[in-house]
Amino acid sequence: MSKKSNLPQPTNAELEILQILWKAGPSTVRFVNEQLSEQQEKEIRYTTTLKLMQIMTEKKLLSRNTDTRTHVYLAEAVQGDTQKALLKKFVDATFQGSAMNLVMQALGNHETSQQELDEIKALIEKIEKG
Amino acid sequence: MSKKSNLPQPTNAELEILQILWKAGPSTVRFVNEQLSEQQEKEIRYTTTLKLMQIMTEKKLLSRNTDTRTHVYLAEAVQGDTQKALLKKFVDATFQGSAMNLVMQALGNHETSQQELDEIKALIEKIEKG
DNA sequence: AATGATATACGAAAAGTTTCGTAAATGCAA
DNA sequence: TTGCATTTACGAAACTTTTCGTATATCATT
Repeated sequence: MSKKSNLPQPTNAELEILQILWKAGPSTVRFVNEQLSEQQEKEIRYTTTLKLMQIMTEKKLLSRNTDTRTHVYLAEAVQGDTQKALLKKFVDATFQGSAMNLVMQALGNHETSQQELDEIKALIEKIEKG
Repeated sequence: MSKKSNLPQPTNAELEILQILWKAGPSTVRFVNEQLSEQQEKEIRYTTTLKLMQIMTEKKLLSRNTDTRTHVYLAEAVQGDTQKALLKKFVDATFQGSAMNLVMQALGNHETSQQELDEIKALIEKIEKG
């Protein structure tokens, strides 16, 4: 059985930082700040990123190694769990809780490749059997 | 060809009001306020709802008929378009733009009935043919 | 017409989120 | 060791969103 994480949901700015850490692994504030600035195509002050990551550490969304002067941050929030929680909230708010409605909308409005469709079909079969 | 609506995206509180209007059709502030209070299981001040709906009218998310003293509000934002826009933003922020990832997550984590699965399969077939 | 209930208008407080500036500490290089 | 660059700490400004209180208008009833 999986333990409940019970972490608070990240805000938008926090989620962006999580995405970077999920992708790159443990990183310094400077690195995260550079990634962010690159993504948004505008400079973000170093201390802005620092402050956010400190807040996130307080919330336990991140942890950090302070052995060296330059702290190294690690995502404590698990990507899958976080996505799942945010998705539920989003579905409730936007599709009145119907994941079905959302899926139809998602499939209908995005370019979906044949391979992706195959994957979905495979998943459906798995669900039908299981 | 469908005209671009170009409406601002609703905030969370605004979205809740839209949901009520989409479902119930043109309504008064009082009605919307009662629905909201019921949903959240706590009283929401009448003027809070009023203020929000006035702001939304200014943003063109709603329009209103002021012929009678009690104004009647109508959702101008179209449900499908709004959901689509919010979904895109959400997918970008949470699933790095991959609707596929989201669909897999949505199907995997929710109870999905056989009928719903059939609908999805039908949709996929339609996409594959079209 | 006076009273009371209910409506709108609207500024501003309250709450939440994001950004920034300054101070103090630390490490490195001359 | 002195000076410079970089880091962390942290309060607070700047914004956004949500909630509320007060003033005023309107309608129905008496």
